[in-house]
Amino acid sequence: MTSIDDVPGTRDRLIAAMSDLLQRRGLHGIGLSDVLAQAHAPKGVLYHHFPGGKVELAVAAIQAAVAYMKARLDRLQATHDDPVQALRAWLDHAQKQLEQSDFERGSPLATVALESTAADHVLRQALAQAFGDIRELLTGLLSQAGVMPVRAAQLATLMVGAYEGALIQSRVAGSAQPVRDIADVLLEWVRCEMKPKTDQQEPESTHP
Amino acid sequence: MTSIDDVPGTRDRLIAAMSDLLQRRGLHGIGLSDVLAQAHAPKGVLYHHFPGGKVELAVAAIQAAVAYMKARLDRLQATHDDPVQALRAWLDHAQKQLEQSDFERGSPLATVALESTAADHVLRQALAQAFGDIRELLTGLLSQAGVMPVRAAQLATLMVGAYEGALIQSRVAGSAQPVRDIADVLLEWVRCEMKPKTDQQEPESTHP
DNA sequence: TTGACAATAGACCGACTGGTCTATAGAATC
DNA sequence: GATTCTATAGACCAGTCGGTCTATTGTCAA
Repeated sequence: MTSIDDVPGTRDRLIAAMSDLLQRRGLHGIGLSDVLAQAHAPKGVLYHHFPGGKVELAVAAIQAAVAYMKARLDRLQATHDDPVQALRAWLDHAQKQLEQSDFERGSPLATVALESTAADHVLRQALAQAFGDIRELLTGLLSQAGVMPVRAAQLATLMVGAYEGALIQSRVAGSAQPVRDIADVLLEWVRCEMKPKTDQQEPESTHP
Repeated sequence: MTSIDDVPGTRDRLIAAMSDLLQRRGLHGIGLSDVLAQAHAPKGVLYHHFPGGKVELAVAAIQAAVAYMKARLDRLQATHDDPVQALRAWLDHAQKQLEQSDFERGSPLATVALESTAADHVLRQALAQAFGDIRELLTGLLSQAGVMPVRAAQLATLMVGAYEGALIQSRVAGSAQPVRDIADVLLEWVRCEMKPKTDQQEPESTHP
């Protein structure tokens, strides 16, 4: 996904390049030349597929990231009976990806969110939708696990926030420790939240 | 603090301007011209006080932010008997500042952290130190409250992460709801962590 | 007054930015 | 083959970037 031209169509290559670079350096930190070089595409083709230029491409990358995350969460939810273990698998994957990229690739959402101004309506709208979608996914997973809806929404917000905050700390520390610590505490607590409601869970196992 | 030239010396004005702009738009999102205009200073004076240019000024702003936060946390710790209430006051203040700036001012650390590359040694070093300092402060507060040291360190990491993640979500949502939700859940849980160790707490009151 | 030095002031520069524009290549339809 | 439309290709532009450089001013010591 990160590598050279896997030749899946120019448009998709542009989105993939933008997505990768957004995670590493943010929207203002990269030039169109960086994106074009990484996608092996000339400038004209960018404005052909994305008349809105840099911002429109960034929005596409954000939406692609959400779609990817949704697909992965759905798959995990189908694979694991215990929702907490599904969450654990999700966080483990994030940690692995972070380590594989030498702690340079995190979330493409957080960086753009912090760079954006109130004047950047399009970006803000896309980001609001993206964060809302992810929270909704997690809320569904949690309430399906027996957490009360209102509470589930609160926990989902916390999970998203803690996740982003963990990536930030791991990135500057150059260590997976923060992500590990946060995941451990968070999942432990989430399991507590579920206990009172339902007791029909797997034979209880902490992470490997 | 945010306002016009309060004339506390050019150097401090530059730091204040950089600090404000880092929170709003990040390091790459602002030009030196923005900083200089906001500080009412010509370009020469910047390179006189900060020969390292933009980056050195950013580092100074980061360090100033940490010092400010440390001073505030110390004060809160002295004011409140119940450490959880001190944390509550801390988070309430953050929420208030966020609302007062129309959700545009968050943390100057997170943005720069996400924009920085492994090649930006100076920035990374300053950020690692900054996050480490803040975690240390919170760890101290928590262990003083009776939480076991190792556990306190984990919780501190989670608090910092959740705090940053809350600011991100509130910013794009244009609402204080995420910050409120996260603060509520977090403090509730932290109080749980303390209960088993010590029982000598104030007559238990949730936030106003 | 003179000299030394910190601070202020802004003109200036090459490099690079996002974006536009024209030219060409490829594919599909008639 | 002619025509049309999508896709590719990159030259080009005005504007901005961070940074350097040369004055000029203010201040204290001699």
